[in-house]
Amino acid sequence: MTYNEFKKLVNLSKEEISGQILERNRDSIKVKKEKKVIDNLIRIIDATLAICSKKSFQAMSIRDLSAESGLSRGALYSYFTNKEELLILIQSQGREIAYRVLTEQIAKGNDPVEKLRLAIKSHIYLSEAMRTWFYFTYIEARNLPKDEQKRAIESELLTEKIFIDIINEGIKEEAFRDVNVALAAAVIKAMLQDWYLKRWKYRNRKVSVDNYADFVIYVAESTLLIK
Amino acid sequence: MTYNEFKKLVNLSKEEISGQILERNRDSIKVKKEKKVIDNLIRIIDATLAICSKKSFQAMSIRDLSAESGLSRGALYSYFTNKEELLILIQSQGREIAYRVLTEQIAKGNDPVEKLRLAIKSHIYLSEAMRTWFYFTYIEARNLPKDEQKRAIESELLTEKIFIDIINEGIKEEAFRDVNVALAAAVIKAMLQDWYLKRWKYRNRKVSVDNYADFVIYVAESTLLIK
DNA sequence: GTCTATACATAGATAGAC
DNA sequence: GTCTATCTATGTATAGAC
Repeated sequence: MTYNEFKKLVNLSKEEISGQILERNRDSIKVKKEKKVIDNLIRIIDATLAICSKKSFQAMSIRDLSAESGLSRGALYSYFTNKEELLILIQSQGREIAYRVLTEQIAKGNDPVEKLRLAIKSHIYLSEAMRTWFYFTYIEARNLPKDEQKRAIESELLTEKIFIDIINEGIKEEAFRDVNVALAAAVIKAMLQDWYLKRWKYRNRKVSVDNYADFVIYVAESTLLIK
Repeated sequence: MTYNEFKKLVNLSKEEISGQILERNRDSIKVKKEKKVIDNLIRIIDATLAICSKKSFQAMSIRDLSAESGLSRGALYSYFTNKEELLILIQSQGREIAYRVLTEQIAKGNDPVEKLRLAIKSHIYLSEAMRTWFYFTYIEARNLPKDEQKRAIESELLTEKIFIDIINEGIKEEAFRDVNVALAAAVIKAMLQDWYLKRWKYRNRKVSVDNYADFVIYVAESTLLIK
């Protein structure tokens, strides 16, 4: 699988994502016309992610968001009750999509070696397709209220659990060496996250997403596969 | 080398660091008595790092800092001209110490294999000894003004260059495989950074700093060493 | 549904007393 | 050198017109 194949496979239209957000937040969204809500949610989220790729969510004022999204300050408050809720809305939706797509993709693997490759590739490809979401989710997690922070941590551990399970399976089937499983999963995750945290670096060096994914697979297999 | 040996070897007293900051910022520090400055700088920086391990620098108000440090709001402004300058002061000093200690330690290695181990260990041990500094420097880098951001990026690339040089040397001496050097250095760096970015995770799992360093060395050597 | 105007809160920075 | 009091700017959120 290459990045281009992945993109065709996984349909991540903005309308669909926006529709899911509407489903989950009917209470706090005051506007009634579905078409309008979906349209404006897209504009609001796009604007937020664009601004927050340059400065922090805290530093983004409602005035900034109004200017970038084209909606007035007053109108914005028809789509969320306060600024913190907007943060939570984007974060929780991002986490949900990520987990769903990842598990769907990995289910296609037949053995641990294949599953490991699929897991690495899907994660990197997904973070490429939704790089502003991933960056935002990672970098702004600490500014969430306590209970939402808990959910973010659970989500991080859940993704890691996917790798832990694959590696355990590989050891059981004697395809992988008997390494410290939790540590192996943790450092693989660290390498995956670097792709969207340091995009500027890889872009400057002209490293493609396929290059990067292949290299992470090379490192993981060098560490895990029995020689 | 273990973490305990490293700590004895590298003396990182707060007074010394604070003294260096005074040297570099004589202009903006209005207080004249050296002893007072050094004492209060320590309190200010400790307070900042403590607050910013829980919330962002932006979210920390001067009032917060006043309460935590024990100095009044007015007094604080005798040690920096504005809030942004405080951010720059802490960041630049953190980067300087890190680079100095790292290069000093690595110079002790005699061959690429030994140097690679030394580089990995010193980096992880240093980030353990100064974990609040490292975390702060990483997480708040994006909130720096443009020109200071440039310096932060240069510093990141400089640390990575250390690894690139070691790996190149290893390949030349036919101790290492002929891998993509920049990518290898980048993913090693990613693993090193995970130690201070996800401390909560490793603490919960009771992974010691020595465990972690050994595992990263294991991954790096599995990827690089000729079998 | 969306806008403009505005109330209200909070934060950074300074002046002047001690 | 440090404090308290205060000025001013900026930002969130709402009310009421359109």
